[in-house]
Amino acid sequence: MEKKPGAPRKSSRPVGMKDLAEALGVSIGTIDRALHNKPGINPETRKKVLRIAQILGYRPNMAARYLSSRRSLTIGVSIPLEIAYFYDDIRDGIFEAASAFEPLGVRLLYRPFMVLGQEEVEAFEDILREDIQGVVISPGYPALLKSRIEKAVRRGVPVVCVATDAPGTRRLTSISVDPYANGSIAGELMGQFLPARSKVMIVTGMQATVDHGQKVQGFRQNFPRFCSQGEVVSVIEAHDEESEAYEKCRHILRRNPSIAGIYVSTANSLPVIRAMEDLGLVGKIKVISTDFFPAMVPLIESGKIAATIYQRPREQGRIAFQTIYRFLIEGIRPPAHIQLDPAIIMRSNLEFFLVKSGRREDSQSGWGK
Amino acid sequence: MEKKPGAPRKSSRPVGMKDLAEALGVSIGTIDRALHNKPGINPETRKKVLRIAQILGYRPNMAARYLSSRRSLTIGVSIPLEIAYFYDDIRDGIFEAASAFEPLGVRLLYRPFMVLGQEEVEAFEDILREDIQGVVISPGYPALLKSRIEKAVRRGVPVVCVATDAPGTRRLTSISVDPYANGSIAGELMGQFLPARSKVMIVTGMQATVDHGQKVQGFRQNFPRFCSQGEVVSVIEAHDEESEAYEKCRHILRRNPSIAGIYVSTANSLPVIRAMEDLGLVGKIKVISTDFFPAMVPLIESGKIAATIYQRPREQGRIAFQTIYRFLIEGIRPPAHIQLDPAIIMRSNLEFFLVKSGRREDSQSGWGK
DNA sequence: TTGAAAGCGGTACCAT
DNA sequence: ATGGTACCGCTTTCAA
Repeated sequence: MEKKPGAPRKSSRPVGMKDLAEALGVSIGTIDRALHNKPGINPETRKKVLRIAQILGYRPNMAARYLSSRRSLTIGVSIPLEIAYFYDDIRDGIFEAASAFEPLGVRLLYRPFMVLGQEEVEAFEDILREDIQGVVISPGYPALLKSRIEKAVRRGVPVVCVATDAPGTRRLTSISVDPYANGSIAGELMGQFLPARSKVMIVTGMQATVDHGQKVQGFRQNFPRFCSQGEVVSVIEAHDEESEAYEKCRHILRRNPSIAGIYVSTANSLPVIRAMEDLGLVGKIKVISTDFFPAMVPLIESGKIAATIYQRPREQGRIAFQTIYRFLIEGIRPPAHIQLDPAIIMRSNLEFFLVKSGRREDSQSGWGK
Repeated sequence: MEKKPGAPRKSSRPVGMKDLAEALGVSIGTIDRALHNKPGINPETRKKVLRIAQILGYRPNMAARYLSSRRSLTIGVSIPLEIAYFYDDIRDGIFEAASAFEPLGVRLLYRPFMVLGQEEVEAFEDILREDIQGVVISPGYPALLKSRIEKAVRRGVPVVCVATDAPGTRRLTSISVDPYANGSIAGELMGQFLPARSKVMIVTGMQATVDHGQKVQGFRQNFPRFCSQGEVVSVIEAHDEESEAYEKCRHILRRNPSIAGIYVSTANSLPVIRAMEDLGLVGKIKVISTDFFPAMVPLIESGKIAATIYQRPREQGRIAFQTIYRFLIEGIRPPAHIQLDPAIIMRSNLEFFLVKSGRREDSQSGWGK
């Protein structure tokens, strides 16, 4: 299939810098200066260039850029190393999404941190010192990071928050699962599972924590809508401690044998089940929990946990990368928040989440530093 | 490691074809012919080139390859135009996933077809005639396409099936939602929603259809597990006809007032609800349906439909593109089937699926033809 | 402030 | 069977 020489191509070839240059009758060098905020250009000219680029729908050719500049686009990743499975999956999602762009010079700079202590701040500053074009973080203590995030943004380095947010900063966006929706779904399921007039209890971390509070709220709002005259008779704060959850649960369940359902709004479901087992209540109480990790598999299979609300960390990681990449390359500014829908894991769809959580040891090979 | 006086190798630069050429004292053209199995080269020379490439650890620079090879990577897309929402979403998923690679020269060639008649075959042959590197299809009548798919594969054009499959062909993979899982989840939910000894009915299309049969199977297997002594008292085949569904439902529901739940295993849920309304049974029967389209929104909001099992067409499209792309670029061969988990849509997560289904008119701009 | 031109690592094609 | 070279779209440097 040959094209006649000289015949203008009908199908619209992607517009390049050259096209912009021709359209404005200037040189390609000028286009470059305008597009990349380089000094030494008349502001007027720059405006014109940006406008025509917008109009013609210019999109940079990454291959050419990489080839020419030999400078790779590096994105820093600073997420916790603790809470093993959750952040592992986020990392996997980020690395997997990035891997498609590896041949084009996209690099990740992975700087995980231990959640305790100052390490988080250090990791972030460490990353900022490198030659990076963007950062993905999951701030454990947003307050400590606030000024640093602002500094990064001021320097033109976009920051994307994943799983958690850094309110009051100009981070590009945050990717997370709406905690209220999380609680709402749990509430709706519980309401549907239990007969009218059922009594339930909630096990959470600390209601003062925004995330936890929202989940509890969502549950409380929705449970009664689906379980007429249903009632939340107790809310336990376990502060993510196993022993505390166990003791408090045991105590409440003993005093309140009419409880028919428990909503565990954190990943702290194991001690709750243990308390139920010790009191011989398994099978009598529906448990809906949060998050997902291997130890939960037998509990779901056996029905001890009826359902769990999953935050899909892998997906969050994928979207985090995609968002920052698209912003850097195509200038597409995402909405201020990206909320994704939590998944509901039950016995009959458990298998899907098992394979997805498979560890891949080699996921970092050739990456980072 | 010095080779020639006056031509010191810069340290640690990745070896390119030029390096190979210099090392062997041949031209870069020869290197090209050797590396890419092109004709017109002495087998001896080829061997030498391949050996030195191995030794020096030559790795092609993808960016340069994209840039240089005029022909961009084009992927054909041939999916139905009917069943509006479902395939629209698949298309959107494909286009959105592809858009990130547009700057890298990835093109889509979109050739939708009307489901009736020969158009499907024509669309496929049409695509094969073009210069494409891969195809994504959603075969309505796999049998008709079988020989063509084989032909494509023989010619080195990978074929990915999305939503449906083409059994007995060497298509690269198929992306779909396991219908059995689909039914199982519905069964589990229904079992949890209803008290013991409940009676339910199933409305399906044709049990002979593999997809429909599997869903019914999944439901029947799982419902009793979660609803002790629960029973499926009736299975209606409505052949995707509204009127047939309405009449049959009405008839059964009248004769069988004890029915507490209905599982609609196809998108044909509207007439079922209508029958219930006409008989004053709304609120007395739990309905779990399949798929999702705008008309269902008020039904879910009002609780007339308790939950619907959603096949996430957008996600299917995304994965279809990603799979074929990764195969073409990175040579990663996917598993023979990619099953994704169906989503459960209920009232409290309804909002997430509303925004995701938003039509974006411009999704094709600058793409395909 | 702007223009012109030399690469970056391949591919494709013409000449030898 | 081989060598030579004009691009691809962009960055960078040097000249005007």
